[in-house]
Amino acid sequence: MNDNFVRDLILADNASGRYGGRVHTRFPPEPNGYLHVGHAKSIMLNFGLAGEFEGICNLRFDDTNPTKEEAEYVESIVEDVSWLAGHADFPTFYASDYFQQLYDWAVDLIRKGKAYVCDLSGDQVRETRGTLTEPGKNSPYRDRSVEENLDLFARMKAGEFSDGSRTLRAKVDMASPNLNMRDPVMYRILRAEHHRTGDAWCIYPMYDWAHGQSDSIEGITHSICTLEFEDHRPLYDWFLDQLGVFHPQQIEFDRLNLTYTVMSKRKLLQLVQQGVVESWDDPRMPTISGMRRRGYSPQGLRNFARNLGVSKTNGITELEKLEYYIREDLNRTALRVMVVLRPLKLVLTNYPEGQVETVEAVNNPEDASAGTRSVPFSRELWIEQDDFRETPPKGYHRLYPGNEVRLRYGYIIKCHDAVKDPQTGEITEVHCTFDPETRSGQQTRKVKSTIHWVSAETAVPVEARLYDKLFTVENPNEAPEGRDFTAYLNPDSLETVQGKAEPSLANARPGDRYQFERLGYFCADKSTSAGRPVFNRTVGLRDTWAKLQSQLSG
RNA sequence: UGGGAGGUCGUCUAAUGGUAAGACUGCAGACUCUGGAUCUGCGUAUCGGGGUUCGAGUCCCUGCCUCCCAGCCA
Repeated sequence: MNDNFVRDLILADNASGRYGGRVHTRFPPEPNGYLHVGHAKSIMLNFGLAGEFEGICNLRFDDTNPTKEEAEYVESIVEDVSWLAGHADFPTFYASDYFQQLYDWAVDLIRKGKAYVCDLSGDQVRETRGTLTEPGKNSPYRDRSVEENLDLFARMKAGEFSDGSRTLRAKVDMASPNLNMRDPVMYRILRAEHHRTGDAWCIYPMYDWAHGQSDSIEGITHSICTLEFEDHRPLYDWFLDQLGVFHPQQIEFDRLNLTYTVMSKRKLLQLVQQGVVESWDDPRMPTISGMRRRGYSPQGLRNFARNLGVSKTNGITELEKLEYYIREDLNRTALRVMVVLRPLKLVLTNYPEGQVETVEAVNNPEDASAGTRSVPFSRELWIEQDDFRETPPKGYHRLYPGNEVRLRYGYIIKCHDAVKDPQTGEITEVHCTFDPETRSGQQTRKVKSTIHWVSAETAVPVEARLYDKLFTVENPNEAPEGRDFTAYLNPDSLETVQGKAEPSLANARPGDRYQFERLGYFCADKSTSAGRPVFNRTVGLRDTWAKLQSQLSG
């Protein structure tokens, strides 16, 4: 991570000897959904800082609400963190590991007269909490004796009371201008199967009661979290001080927001449940698993996160920045191949029928060690429909009657005519002649354009899924009146095409990343099977021609 | 409205009283057997008003705007 105020604070603590120079962070997700790219920022910050100061970063699951949490999510989170970090070598903990300690501490607070069992219902608690401008009212149960509280709390734990009938509350200040301090609930009665503790407990700690103490137990020095917890910090400090235990420093930073997507687990879950997307790892999702499936590389994601910057300003980062870092990494690493996505038949009328030669193609111009490969060339080829125009627009350098282009790694060809379907007028075939003196590698004349192609006879059929933005507006969270963010869903976020690929693609395995020359970066989907590859478009190449065209058309 | 936190190019972030900098985006050009990559150049910003100071994005006062909080969610 680049310079940021969090590092400055750690530096200051190290200089003052506050934690003895120790730096111990943690990444604390709730296992109630899949991780998204916003979490990637937090992961990079926490793991990055720990690494930089030769400290440790824990993965800790804040699993205090069994009604929303599942083992599936735990597994996905471990996988995503490992993938992003590039290793699985980090200590993993669960807040549920601390349930007994938390319970004991709650008893301690009761003994100190700092917590009480409250018989108010949820509605009553809300009614007596006051408002932003008016103080709350003390619960009528606030002054129960320590003995009664101890007895009641033990019986809560023992399962004597029904769900929701009682809570344990901290005795802080019902008149505090900070609503979090108005006797917050510490425990609720909840009979739900916990993904790790099963039915061992029927009372569960609230996040506010669990989080600070979990950090304390783990010896976390710098507890880095997002802005919305800023006004919970006084409460966390209060708990720690009442308990007299190790006191981490909480530091709040701005969460990542990205244009053209949503970043709350609630909304992402909604998209999954409504079937708007296929799953949590749908390549259109801003989830880490979705991005992985789409073909984003961990290095690209890391570079992005590193360059984000960390502050306390609530902003929205442009998607283009993410795409820049993904392209940057893929440009360095992805093997080039030739694939035609919208095939148009091209016939070289002067090329001998039945003849096949092979041409050498560079695997990665950015990396000589990637070597070369042989690609078959013949009389009948597939080219991109976009690469031929019967009547070329201004500035169009590709194929049109009378024009010459180079076939990548092949010959210079000249277009003579196009064959049309007499019924529809649709162009079905383009006829060209090739110049045998211009084979790739020769010193020959220059042409303005080079196009890619696939030899028809040996072409491998491929499916390509072309993804576009999931939403049509930069910030779908700002929904029109009466509608929610789904009002802005992009109906064209997925287009599937059937293309033709050079033979080497027949061996693509799920997760393999390529650059389809002149088109974009693609990643073999998990549904890829032998001889039948399916590709997800990771991100397109920058397309100055398309930009030019959209400018002309307004 | 009470409390908390923020406002620097279009976007995200630097500048820690001393020439407002970088990245992304945009625009223009060079180069190119990918209209990719690469290279070069250009543009745009300190929320407003006062004050302190030789000097203010930074300190003080004041106004404005934005975000967060009234779950037995996290």
